[in-house]
Amino acid sequence: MSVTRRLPRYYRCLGDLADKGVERISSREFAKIIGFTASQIRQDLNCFGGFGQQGYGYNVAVLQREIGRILAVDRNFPAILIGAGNLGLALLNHLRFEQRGFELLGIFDNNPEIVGKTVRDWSILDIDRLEDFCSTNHPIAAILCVPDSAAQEIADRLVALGVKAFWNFTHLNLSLIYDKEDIAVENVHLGDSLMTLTYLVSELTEK
Amino acid sequence: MSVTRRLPRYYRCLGDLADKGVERISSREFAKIIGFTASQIRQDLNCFGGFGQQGYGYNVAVLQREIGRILAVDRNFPAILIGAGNLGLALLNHLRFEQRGFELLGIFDNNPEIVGKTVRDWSILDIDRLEDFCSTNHPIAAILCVPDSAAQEIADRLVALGVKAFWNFTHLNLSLIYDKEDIAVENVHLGDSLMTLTYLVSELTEK
DNA sequence: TAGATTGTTAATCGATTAACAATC
DNA sequence: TAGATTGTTAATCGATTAACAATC
Repeated sequence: MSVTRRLPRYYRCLGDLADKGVERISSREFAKIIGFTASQIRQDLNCFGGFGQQGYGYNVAVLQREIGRILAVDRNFPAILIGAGNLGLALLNHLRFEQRGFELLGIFDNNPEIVGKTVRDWSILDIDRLEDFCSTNHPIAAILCVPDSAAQEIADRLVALGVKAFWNFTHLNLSLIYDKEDIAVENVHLGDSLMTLTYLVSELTEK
Repeated sequence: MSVTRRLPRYYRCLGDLADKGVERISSREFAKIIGFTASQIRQDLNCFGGFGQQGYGYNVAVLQREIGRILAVDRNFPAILIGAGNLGLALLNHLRFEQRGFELLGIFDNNPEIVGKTVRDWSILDIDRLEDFCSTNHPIAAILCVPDSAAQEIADRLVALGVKAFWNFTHLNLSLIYDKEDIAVENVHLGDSLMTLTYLVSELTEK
């Protein structure tokens, strides 16, 4: 696993510590809480700069702020959500995008029954307005919660419209398709994740 | 990344190939499609047995079936879903649990407004009936879609009731907590995933 | 038989851990 | 100053890739 995949976990755990009122933490104590080795924590943090102090450890608030800066969660990258089904709505309700570096500009769907409805602060726009909307608002990221069958077409349209990053919940392997272009892709393959659990369960029961 | 994390992807891609009517595939062709090296594919598959044939390659249907067996997707591990909010419903609607080795026995929630309602084939049960239900039906796996604040209490109750595996969508770090016990945990930290994308986007824009 | 492609071993690479000198 | 703990280098480990003999 690479450092950058561990950064969000550091950030999250530091938030928990701050909530508990912890002010400073050593790599040793942190290791116990987060489940990495102290060595790895120090190694990781040093990739980005010396945030600690010999003999003292790390200041929780400072470290969280620094990691937040590295992750760019203090930014406001314009983003759109495509697909306002259960999954899209679940993401809207469970996550604070604005606390994770994104500003959600709009929600799109092709279902006439829900187009026009309002979710939180956003009204659901017709997918036909995508070109129109994007040429005005220039979102850089898109959250893809569409059915697999529509994924390729929508993704192509979005790339043509200048979208540079995808949070991809479809089965489509976007990272492969846009390999050569400067497109960032974070795939969330829930089915794969579930099958990993299946495998773990079968291992348990075989013992 | 370990072999077992790649197995679901093999399985998925083989399904796609089968759908397209592809009957046989060499590690070289497969590599191009799936985005791993041919060497890795051969190495991976050989961990579990010789599924290929020299000079021919791999039979798509056979290989998929074998990987399916390794992953245990043909099993029917009894499972329950806790939390019928947007996320829980999204999972119910997006995934075929029965095609991934699980049989969903019941759905639980604590919200009186939705308890008793029916989703697909299942009616939503009151969380108070958890002990009752589990001592009769003995689920081995639980899908945790509850708010973070309730996660620890629910997880403890489930472990006490004999649940051995969690598909965990809460912020809680279950794998750490049940480290020593024989509990399988697959965490899906959507927030972490989104932050990984934030980082990628910030890298893009810095260029 | 010749060509193709696996299975498998050996070489390489990168990531993790251990160790310790620097320093607060 | 002494104790603690980082920053950083070196050692270890595991995973990935390359190579090729086996064989269909």
